Amino acid sequence: MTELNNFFKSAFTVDNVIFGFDEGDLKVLLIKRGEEPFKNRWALPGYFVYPNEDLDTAAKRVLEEMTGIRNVFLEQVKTFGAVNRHPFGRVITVAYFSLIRIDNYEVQTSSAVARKAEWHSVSKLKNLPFDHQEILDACFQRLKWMVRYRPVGFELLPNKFTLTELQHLYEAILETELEKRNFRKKILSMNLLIDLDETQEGVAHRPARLYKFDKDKYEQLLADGFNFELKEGKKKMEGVS
Amino acid sequence: MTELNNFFKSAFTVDNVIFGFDEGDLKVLLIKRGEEPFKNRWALPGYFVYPNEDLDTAAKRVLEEMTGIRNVFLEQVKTFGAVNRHPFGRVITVAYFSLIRIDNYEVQTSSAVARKAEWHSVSKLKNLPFDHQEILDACFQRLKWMVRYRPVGFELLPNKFTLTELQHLYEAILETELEKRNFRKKILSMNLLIDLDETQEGVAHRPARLYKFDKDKYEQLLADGFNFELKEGKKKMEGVS
DNA sequence: TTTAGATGTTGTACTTTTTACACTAATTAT
DNA sequence: ATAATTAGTGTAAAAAGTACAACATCTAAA
Repeated sequence: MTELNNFFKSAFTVDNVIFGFDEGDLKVLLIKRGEEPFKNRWALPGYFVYPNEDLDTAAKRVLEEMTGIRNVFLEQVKTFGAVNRHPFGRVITVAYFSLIRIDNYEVQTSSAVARKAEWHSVSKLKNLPFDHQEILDACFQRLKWMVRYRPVGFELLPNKFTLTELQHLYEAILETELEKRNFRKKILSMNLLIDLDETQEGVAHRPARLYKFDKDKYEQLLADGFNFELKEGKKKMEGVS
Repeated sequence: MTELNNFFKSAFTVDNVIFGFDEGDLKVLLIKRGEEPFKNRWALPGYFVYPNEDLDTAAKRVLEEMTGIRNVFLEQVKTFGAVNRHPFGRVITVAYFSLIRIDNYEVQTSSAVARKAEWHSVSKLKNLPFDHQEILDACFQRLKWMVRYRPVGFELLPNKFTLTELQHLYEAILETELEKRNFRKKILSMNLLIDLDETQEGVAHRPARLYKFDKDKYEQLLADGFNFELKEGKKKMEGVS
């Protein structure tokens, strides 16, 4: 270990980008920092990795300590290591991301490092501290990519949802509009939705049917190597000589 | 910085997975280690990141120092940080990968940390030191994915190549067989190949036409957000009730 | 109670892409 | 000359993607 000690005065952290969806808007969970640097600023929930802790474990622990959220699947996205990204020294950070149903979790925090935790609209953020804006953007890109190749959208919706809600979610993530009939055809043809035979209540128009996601079937298809893909929005070959 | 120093005795490294293609076989560039741990074992070319060096810069520098290869585009893939992955202490490593044309580079090394550098068949490796096998596998998965969505195969072939060579490359990466006529139709329909109006020489059969990759057009299409995709091999919906 | 307003739901024809499949062409070695 | 070997190509059927508009169901307001 002597060699290593000579080499470095450094540290590593994890940062979590947790996406949620609410009021037709894509949100991300931020904490109000309780420590320097950037004390009292809204930032991604992230902290140091313990010496005897794997990265994935650290990400989960930090998320729980800072926001109260536990039992979510976190996926590693990218590592950020610009020399001056942390004002106190050389700190590289491994970014993780996850999708959760906002309603299913109660966000709470009472730690010294995170004074509050709150959902913020992704589209309204643009000056997060450190390189957190860049990290958020990278995770958003990942989400955008992922939603086209896997039916991950369901992770963000309540257990029961309407097709229109699902479409709005896709539109928010892909930042594009989708054609209603084709979207529904495509989604339903995956056979991953269970029609609950219930309808919305309390809306001032024809109530929509409610569906839930067939997670069991999805996992079985995944295990079989099935390929999910959403095609709409793909550019055409026209104009390429 | 005091806080950071208290937190950690740790280090980070970069590891490079450089793929090449030769004799119908997918290869990876390994070095023979000149230092403990795992002295004299074949391993991925990787080393410590300097305190004042960005991760991407470190990856490039390490690759050049250990193998003589410079001027390649390295892409970050994943970070590996299992607590005991390095026998000397806590060391996390950021894995990078790249594709190169073996013929275009002369591999050489004369450093103390890397005694030799050589190409090895990916399929024959299975006990690399550290967690390098896992890193290699992750990069191979990335390549497999990437080849379906971008015409990256050309990066691995000589400047002039035949359609059959290209097909064999795709088959090696995807670990599957492709149907000749459909493959050619698909590839040619991308309009990214320039027919050189030359043919192979010195083969004991009908010589194949030679093509080169139209890099300019590719980069222009990329800039326009064009979507490249190789479809064959996708599973069918059959059997999904 | 009628109607306006809002959103939900569905079908079809057309185009494009994918797939499956087998024969002829060009060259060298014997 | 011919055998051996790989190169090169066309087409029809199936599947998927796209574009498009009318009717259905509910509430709220007149």
